[in-house]
Amino acid sequence: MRRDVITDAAIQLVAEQGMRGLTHRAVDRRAGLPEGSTSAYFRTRKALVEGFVERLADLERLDVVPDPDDVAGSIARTLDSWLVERNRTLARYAAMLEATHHPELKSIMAHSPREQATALAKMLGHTDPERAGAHFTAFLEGLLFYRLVGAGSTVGPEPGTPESVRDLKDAVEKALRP
Amino acid sequence: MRRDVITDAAIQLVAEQGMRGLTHRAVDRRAGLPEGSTSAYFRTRKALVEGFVERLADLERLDVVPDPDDVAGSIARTLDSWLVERNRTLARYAAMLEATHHPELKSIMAHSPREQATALAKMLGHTDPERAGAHFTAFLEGLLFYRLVGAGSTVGPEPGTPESVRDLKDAVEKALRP
DNA sequence: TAGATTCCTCTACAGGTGTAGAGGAGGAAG
DNA sequence: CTTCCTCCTCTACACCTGTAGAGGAATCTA
Repeated sequence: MRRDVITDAAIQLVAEQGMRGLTHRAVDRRAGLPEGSTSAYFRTRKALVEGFVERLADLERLDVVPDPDDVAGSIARTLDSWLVERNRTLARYAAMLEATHHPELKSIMAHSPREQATALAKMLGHTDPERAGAHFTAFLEGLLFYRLVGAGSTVGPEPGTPESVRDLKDAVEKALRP
Repeated sequence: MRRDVITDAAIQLVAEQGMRGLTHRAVDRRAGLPEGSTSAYFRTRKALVEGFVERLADLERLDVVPDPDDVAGSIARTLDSWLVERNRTLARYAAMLEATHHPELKSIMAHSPREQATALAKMLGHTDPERAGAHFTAFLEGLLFYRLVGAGSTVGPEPGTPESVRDLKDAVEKALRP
């Protein structure tokens, strides 16, 4: 699908160069398409940004169904997969920051797995599920952000390895604990 | 100081419009300076970005000295002040993301209070201070990020209020616990 | 096969952006 | 007062970006 080729290229671009690198022509080049293609599918830049964010949300939706018998483990595996898909996750941070000044983007990103995590935390019987859920999500979000963006990048075990999953699982368990 | 006027305007701009809004002329306008001023002080865009990040680091350095008698409380107050200075913190996230593809920026941002937090955690006698410090920092970073950027913005109590500080303090205490 | 329709490519253009340098105002040094 | 120097403002220009539309190729319909 042409649209997906375009939006996938957009994701790579944003991960590598930031939102500033997201221009119609740059996407054409990155995707190996003739000049003007991106502009034809997404006439305005606003449309391009929205397409990019929609694609991100779609890709993330496919990611995971949590396993009720191994909550911490399945969450850890999801987190690890997000570390592995470094560019996608970086692009997501850029998108979230962008949503700060373009609220339309927020609705596109709602109902992602991250929202599910909050819901999950609520079900685990904390005394104050609202806050516990927020703290839990914050912790996971922070863990990812810290590893990918903070502290001179890539702290901790190599993503995609069993050690990485184990390390993340420990952290998730700690966070789930009341 | 002219340079500070310029870089302060840059920070506002980035917070409000993202890195894409950071152009020489936009800074001139935002700072109410005659066109060309920013370009005179920061000839290239790279220089402008570096100036902006340096200013951020400087401002943050002034922020806090942790109180040894009330570790959680003083950290909570710092976090709260970062929530209050919303634009500065948003600009910081943009800068961190930018540092992902421009490593020179990382060295400018090193030795910020956030690094101190890691060091602090190490001193609190966890069995694995390295990881505990990382988790601690991740949690705080995530808490901030979640409140400011994630989840449709501003969850939790109004920043700057005693309730906000109390809420943060609870979270910090939980995170400090082994 | 002929015509209609969709999809794609190319080209155009007005504005914005990065960067450079000429020149002036005003203070410092002699 | 004259000369020099620093700091600032203005103008210039090549290039990039967003956006539009004309036309052609490919596909579908009858």
